[in-house]
Amino acid sequence: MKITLPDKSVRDLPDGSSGYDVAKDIGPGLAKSAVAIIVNGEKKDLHDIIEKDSTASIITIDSEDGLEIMRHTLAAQVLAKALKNLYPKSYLAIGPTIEDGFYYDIETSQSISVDDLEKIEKEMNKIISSKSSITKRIASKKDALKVFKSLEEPYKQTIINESDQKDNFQLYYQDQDSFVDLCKGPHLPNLSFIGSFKLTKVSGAYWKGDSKNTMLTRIYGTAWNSDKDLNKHLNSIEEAQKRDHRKLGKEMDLFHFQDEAPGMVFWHPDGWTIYRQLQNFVRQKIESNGYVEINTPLVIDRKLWEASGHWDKYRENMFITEIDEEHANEKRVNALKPMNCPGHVQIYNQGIKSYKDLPLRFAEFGACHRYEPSGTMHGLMRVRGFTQDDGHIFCTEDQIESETGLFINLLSDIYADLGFKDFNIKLSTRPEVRVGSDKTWDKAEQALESAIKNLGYPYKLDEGDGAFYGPKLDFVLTDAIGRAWQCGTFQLDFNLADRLDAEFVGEDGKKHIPVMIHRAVLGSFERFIGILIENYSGKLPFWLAPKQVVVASIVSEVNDYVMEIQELFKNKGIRTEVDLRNEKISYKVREHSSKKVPIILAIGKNEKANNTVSIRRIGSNDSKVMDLNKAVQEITKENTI
RNA sequence: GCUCAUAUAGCUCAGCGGUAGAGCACUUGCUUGGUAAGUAAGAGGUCACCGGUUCAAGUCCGGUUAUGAGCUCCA
Repeated sequence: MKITLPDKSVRDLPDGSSGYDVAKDIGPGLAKSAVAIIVNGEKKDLHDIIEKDSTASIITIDSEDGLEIMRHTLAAQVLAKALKNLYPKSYLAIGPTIEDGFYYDIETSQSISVDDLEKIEKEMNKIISSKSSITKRIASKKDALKVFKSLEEPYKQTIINESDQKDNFQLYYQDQDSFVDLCKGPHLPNLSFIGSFKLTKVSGAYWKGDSKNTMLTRIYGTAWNSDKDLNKHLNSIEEAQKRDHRKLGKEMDLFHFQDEAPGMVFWHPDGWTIYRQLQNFVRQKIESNGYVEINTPLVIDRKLWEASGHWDKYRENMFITEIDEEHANEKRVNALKPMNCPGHVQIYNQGIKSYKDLPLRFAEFGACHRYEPSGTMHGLMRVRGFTQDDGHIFCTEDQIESETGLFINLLSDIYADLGFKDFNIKLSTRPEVRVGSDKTWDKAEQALESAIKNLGYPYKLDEGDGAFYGPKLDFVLTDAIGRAWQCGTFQLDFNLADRLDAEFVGEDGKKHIPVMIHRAVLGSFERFIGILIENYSGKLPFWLAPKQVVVASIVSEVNDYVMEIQELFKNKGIRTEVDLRNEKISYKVREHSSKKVPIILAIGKNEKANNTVSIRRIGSNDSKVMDLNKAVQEITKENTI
């Protein structure tokens, strides 16, 4: 039998050889660290017999694939067994690997909490210390069903029953033990390959991810080849928690939430300063990109929402208001706008539009309210009241491609200025709940896809994820610690203009329906500010920082000089505060540093005598003495985007 | 919306049947101190809300609301 290795070398082995034999043939070191094998592109257990001439490569424990297999074995063989040992009356569901770790879902009548994790870890370590070999046997459907029937594992039986494979069910065993798991494999050849792990959390999860099904208990863990790697991972989680915008928002006194208005932000002075800076920045960008800013009502009669289709397709997300009958002559049902589009069409509809008016680009910092389910809210990232940097472009079909290009330019320009260099594009097509005919959707999807294709941007297709009125492009940016955030959106709509009677007079003198493009760059200010805070760990770029400079006195006799300095900076438009309190300079430095003020000027007798300032920047532990006027000049220069 | 957990002083948290605690912050003294916490004293709480058990409830039980972690949504 001939085995071709990745380096194209060919080895001749006796028929009936396994992956382990191949590894041993290459070298004893490899045989020692081998955990599985890839045969003709398929991952197999190390001791599976290779049936014919094949290409193969050995998976070692220290490779990516090896780590993945180790996590898988840890979940399916160790965690599952530990759970069955501790909770014999539970039923096993599934236990896959995920990024950095694994989880196992079980159904249990006893509730399992984080306090139980230590106990489970102990049981897992006991199982691992046996260093048992893992063996498998191939069973027919009937045979496999029999095994899991006798073990009283209903979920495993369901998996087997719903499987379209006939007989190739793999049952994994550990030495003489009675534990069996159904698994597609591969697994480690034995438990001595298990590295360092930690169970991290417990939560509920639906069987097969469907909220109509039973809620199972899901136990999460993370696993690595060494203690060092495990600790590195645990540290990076801690680091991410340190930049949680909810924590920083409190520490920096930017905003708060309270029970009476769940999902609605109370912006404090410093938080609102960031908001206004960001808004002015976007305003300037869109104005120079041919948009005109408008503003439309928050509360609008249901009739308009019926006409737009929102009442039908979006009602469960809408806040409805009703006038108190006793005080009103007529009863009217209104909705708080969840989107700005119908309002924009109303402004478009005032007066007759010509093809010469197109493309017409309306922009609005539109405050929207959506009734999000209670479990989905998350700080500033997912709220019920938010303001979009919204815009609607009314144009002809011929203009779609150029508008797509202009928008992507605007978006990448804004992202770059805010410190985000990378973004990905996703093309989403018709969802199940939608308005408009399939023919219209065909046209819209084709138009958007050909626009993005012709412009040459790479994109990924996401079928069925479009808005109810049209297909869209979504823009996903990557932050400083590699997380992805979907922010910008560009949605092509061939329906709404028609529904709300928007028209224009074409060159032919006849009436036509314009194409409407819904678009946003940041998405919402609330969410985007949350992203900015986390991206920068609260240390915002100078132009965005709510307090830019704090001038702190070291002794009270320099107070007049401190006030003078503040005046100079304020005159240059720098947001500057003084700290004249009777406290030590180290106390003041600590306090303003923890509030992430970019620049602290410490002022003592020397500075006053020489007309200088001592500059300390956030993130740096030294200070630099500089001539006052030069400092004003230099820092003013930094106050640009 | 679902599962589990949590809710005590402005903040972070301890207390878990028997007159409400700590650190920081706050106020007032003293201290004018050179780059991440000077010092002493004082003030501050219907223990989320509603109901139940008990001689007695932050403490045990039920419900409501909110928050957190997931799930499901959303985009």
